[in-house]
Amino acid sequence: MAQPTDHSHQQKPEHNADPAPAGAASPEALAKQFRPIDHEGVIWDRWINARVFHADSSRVLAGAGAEARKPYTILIPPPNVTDRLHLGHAFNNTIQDVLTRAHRMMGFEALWMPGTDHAGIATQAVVEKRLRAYGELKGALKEAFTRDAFVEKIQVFKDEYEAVITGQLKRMGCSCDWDRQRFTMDQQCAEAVREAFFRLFRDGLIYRGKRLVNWDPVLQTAVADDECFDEEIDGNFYYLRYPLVHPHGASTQREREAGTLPPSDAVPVTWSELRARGWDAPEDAAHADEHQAWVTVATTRPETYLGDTAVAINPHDPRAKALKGLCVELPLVGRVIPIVEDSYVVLPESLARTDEGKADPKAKFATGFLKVTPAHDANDHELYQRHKRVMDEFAGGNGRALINIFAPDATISKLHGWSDVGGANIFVGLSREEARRKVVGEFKTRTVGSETSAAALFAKSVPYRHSVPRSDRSKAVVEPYLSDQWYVKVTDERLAKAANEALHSHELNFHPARYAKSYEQWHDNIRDWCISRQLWWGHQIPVWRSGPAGSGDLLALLDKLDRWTSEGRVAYIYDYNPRTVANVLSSPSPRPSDAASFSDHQYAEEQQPATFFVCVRKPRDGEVINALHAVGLLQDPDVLDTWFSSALWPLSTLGWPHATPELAAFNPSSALCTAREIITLWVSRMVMFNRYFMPKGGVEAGGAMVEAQGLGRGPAPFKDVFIHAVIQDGQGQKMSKSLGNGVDPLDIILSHGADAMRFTLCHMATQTQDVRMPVDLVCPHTGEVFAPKFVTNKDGYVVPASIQSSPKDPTKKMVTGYGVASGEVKASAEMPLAKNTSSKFDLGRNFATKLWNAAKFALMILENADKAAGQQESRQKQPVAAASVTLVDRWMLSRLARGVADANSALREYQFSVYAQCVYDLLWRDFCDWYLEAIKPTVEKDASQRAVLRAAIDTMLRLLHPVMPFVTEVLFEAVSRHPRREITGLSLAPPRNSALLASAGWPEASASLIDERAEREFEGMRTLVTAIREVRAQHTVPFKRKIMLHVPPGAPDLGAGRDLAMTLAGLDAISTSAPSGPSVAFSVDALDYRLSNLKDAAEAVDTGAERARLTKVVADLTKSVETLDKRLSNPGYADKAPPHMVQQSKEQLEKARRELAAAQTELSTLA
RNA sequence: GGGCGAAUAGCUCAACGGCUAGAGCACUCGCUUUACAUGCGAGGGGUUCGGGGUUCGAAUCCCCGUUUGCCCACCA
Repeated sequence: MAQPTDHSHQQKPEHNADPAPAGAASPEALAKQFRPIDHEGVIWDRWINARVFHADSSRVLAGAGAEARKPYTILIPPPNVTDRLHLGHAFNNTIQDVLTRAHRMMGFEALWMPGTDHAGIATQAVVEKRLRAYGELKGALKEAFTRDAFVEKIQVFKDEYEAVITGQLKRMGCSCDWDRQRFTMDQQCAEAVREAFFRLFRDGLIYRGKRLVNWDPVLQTAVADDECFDEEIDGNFYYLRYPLVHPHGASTQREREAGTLPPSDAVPVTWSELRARGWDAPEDAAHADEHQAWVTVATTRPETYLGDTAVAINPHDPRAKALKGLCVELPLVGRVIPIVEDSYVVLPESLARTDEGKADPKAKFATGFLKVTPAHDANDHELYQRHKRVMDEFAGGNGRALINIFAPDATISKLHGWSDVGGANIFVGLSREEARRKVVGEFKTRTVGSETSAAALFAKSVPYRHSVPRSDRSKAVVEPYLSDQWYVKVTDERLAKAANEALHSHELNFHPARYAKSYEQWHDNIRDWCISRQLWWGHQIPVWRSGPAGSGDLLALLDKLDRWTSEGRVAYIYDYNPRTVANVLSSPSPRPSDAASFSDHQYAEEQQPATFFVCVRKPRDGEVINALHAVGLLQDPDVLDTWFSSALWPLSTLGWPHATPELAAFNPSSALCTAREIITLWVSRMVMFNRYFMPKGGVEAGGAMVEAQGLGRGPAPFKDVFIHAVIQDGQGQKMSKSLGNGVDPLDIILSHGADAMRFTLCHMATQTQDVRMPVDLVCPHTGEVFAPKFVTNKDGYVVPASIQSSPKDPTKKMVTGYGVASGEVKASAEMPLAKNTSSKFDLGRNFATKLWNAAKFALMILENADKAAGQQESRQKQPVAAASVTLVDRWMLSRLARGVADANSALREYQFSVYAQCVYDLLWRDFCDWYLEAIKPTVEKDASQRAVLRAAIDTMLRLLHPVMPFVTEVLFEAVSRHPRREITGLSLAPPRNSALLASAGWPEASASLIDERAEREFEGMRTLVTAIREVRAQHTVPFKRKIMLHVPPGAPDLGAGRDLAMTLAGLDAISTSAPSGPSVAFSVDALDYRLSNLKDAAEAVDTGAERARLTKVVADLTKSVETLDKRLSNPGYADKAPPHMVQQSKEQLEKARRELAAAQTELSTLA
């Protein structure tokens, strides 16, 4: 039931940021301070207006033309429309945007496909809860609303949240191709879902089967596992005795079927008989020979005995042999059920064969006999699958051993599949709890065997604490409930095996690689995928099936169905017996081609209404649908599991089943970025479907229907799967609504800016599984950020206390997100809600500010020079060669070249924190701390240096753009106004679109720019400068005071580093003569340098400070001499370590010894 | 129960068998220094969870244990 949604998003300014103050982003001057909010909206609109995020399939399909590009595609993991995006989404989407923007700049035709997911059960639950909260819904949903009316309510909600989510992504700067935004239930996706279902159904890969679901008896619907929570309760283990009888034999089967078999018909097994069969249980030794024997089962749910259809015993149980061929008779019901052997049954502690077996907690209370209630317990149901033949035979036919004893409201009922009620009528109509008490009561008063026997059916009960699953929504205890469901046969090798093959052939790669293991193991142990849900919000299953009142000329219908089948309009299956249909469908399904003969054969024999399942390919095939309705066939009311449409995401978003240009150009995609929890739910299924529905080698654009061979040999939907870390709070707990520890990305964007948030998140994206982000509070009274006071709540979580005090004024109070979420407090005017934030984002904010200021300074330099030079400089077109520039420029170019290489390899390997760290160090440590400081005295006069400066800032803006798109775009515009001179070896391609950095070329730096000699010389200068600064700090020499450096004879020539050292260390002279006045010595590379003029003549040099400094130097050097000496004196080291290591260590030791001696000499001269 | 991680400075994290174990925040000292105090310079702070092993050499590899997180399965 697809709800057509209009997604023709207009390319119009749509950023919702406050309008920028006049002049804030004016082209003339950059504001003194970087205020993100002044620019984000403006820049966003510029991108959108230029359609710079739009990916054009024609450029991919163009082949080798000038405009031809390789595709780079990322499909967004569509966020659920249940709620606003949280920080985890911000993290996930930042990573995708970094990849998309980087590849767009690298010249790929980059498509980031956006969209949202309808999230079936989650959304329906949220809306239902909302309606209840607003009083619009009371009692059962299905009574209060029609399907259409409720879906309409959800639709309104979905529109609201889809808009919120889309807005959040845009505020973050996500460069999705917003023209192509999809929703998993829009018309295009619905068509893909319909076609995919049809093909799987036609190919025998969808079938109908029985399965236990979590049934919520209050809301009367199935609920998903993740919609349940466990609650520990104090319950009891009840030990019940089941009398042993002989089987009735075949003659009783008909009577049983008719429900007329009297309990007295069973033939008891006596203790003497049992002993004769080899029963040797000490505890039963005292029972009188003539009395009826029994076995004892242990259960927490005695009332379910009404649905028992077997008792199981472990084949290794020594008692099993004596019981072969015997049965038990259920008290009151009179049902005779088989004893089956299954190793699932835990042996009691006394019989356990191994220590492991004895240690099994179940062994403590096990009796060795397990009552099997296949319709009301998942394990029992599995056990039933293994013993289906014998259990069904005893129960009277195929599927009969599945006895459902509950009505949908979980009262005991004989109307939902239970017919052999016998003497158990007294329980009918009772609730589960009432029935439990009454069953126990009856078992206490009744006895095994004859009236004279003393053995009560009830043996004992012992207290037992265990957990029961409850429904999140109604809090009712969930009942395992048997129902008919649709399955995808993913166990078929065309699906699961094909998914693993994609991994083995390296067509699909996980990053980090360890996640491939979870993926592989999942497929190795996969079970068929239940795709039906008893909901209203979702794609309704396109199968029409016989209702209870099926009628009409079925043979005529069959003729029509066969014709429509051959026309590809329907696929159908049917069976004459509703009870067995599940088996017919799950065993090799009759293909459409066999259907006719099958019908001739089966239909003629039994005059019962046939059960049809007709899958209709096109939703508007009126002829077919009307014909089906005419004979009483109705569309299945269930909807598909949300993941069915998600699994088609790489196909549906690109236009499958039509061979669109988009599908041809962008499938398979390049990378999928997601968290590990949905490797199985989503990644696996996308791979299976893409391989199944896409032809080998992809499609040719042309608009025809895509036909695959149906063998699962198509391409995987993506080449790389990047599994990123999960963000937790400061306590290592998951961020969740109920803990109130979530952080809204929009709050961070407001307080720190989108760039700062993105940078910080990227910086956190390490290769580990989890990253912690301590959550702070913003005081609503003062705006201060502070760490809250924590408490441990009843569930053991460490949470902020519900009420917090303002840090500076403790009389002012506020409530926390946790307080509100837990219902402990409500926000009020006196106690407003404190927003969550994290001081971790300061990192990104500071970095953005640094970039802003550095660029502003560089621009000021360039502007001044432009003004002074007039037109002349702009005409200088000849490239600048690295060889012709100064040391610091060569060093900077070398650093840039390395920075580009490092960023490239980090991005290639999905190491986002390495990338962030790399650009951070390049800008802050290299460019700001050293380059800018070094060129201050010279840049005004040196045109080549200005060319390097401009190229450096340009390069860094490009490298930073993927992670900080807004601020770099603003600065790029300003930088672009200055004429650029080519630097040989550094390629900075101009923007392809509207002068926007987002479309500019990724920097390409030739390896020739890497200048090891310049790096070495610069490093030598830097070491000297750092040593001088240390002395200055120790002696508290004012920054502005110029001091004199005395270099010893034999010191290396500073060369080009001489002027740099003077600038950076605050020297006014470098002398080769010894100081005449007071001076301080320090050593670099074991050479004694001295500094003079540290103080005015009147002040004495502080020998205390000097002594302290030297003492530490001596200590450090002593330690390193010891370490190196120890290493070298180890005979194995010289023999086995690589020679260059040994040589290096020797040199280090030599140097350390010389320096130590020098420092010691200095220290002694002080005394 | 099965699988996958983590444990390194007060906090959040790097270091992928070999530099004296490094960053950011916090802390200490100094600095309004004409890009930036959201800053600049300098500094203190480490038994790399514990115990074994492999190796010339271990934070790194292996084994055992402790603590902790996640995913899957299960809970008569």
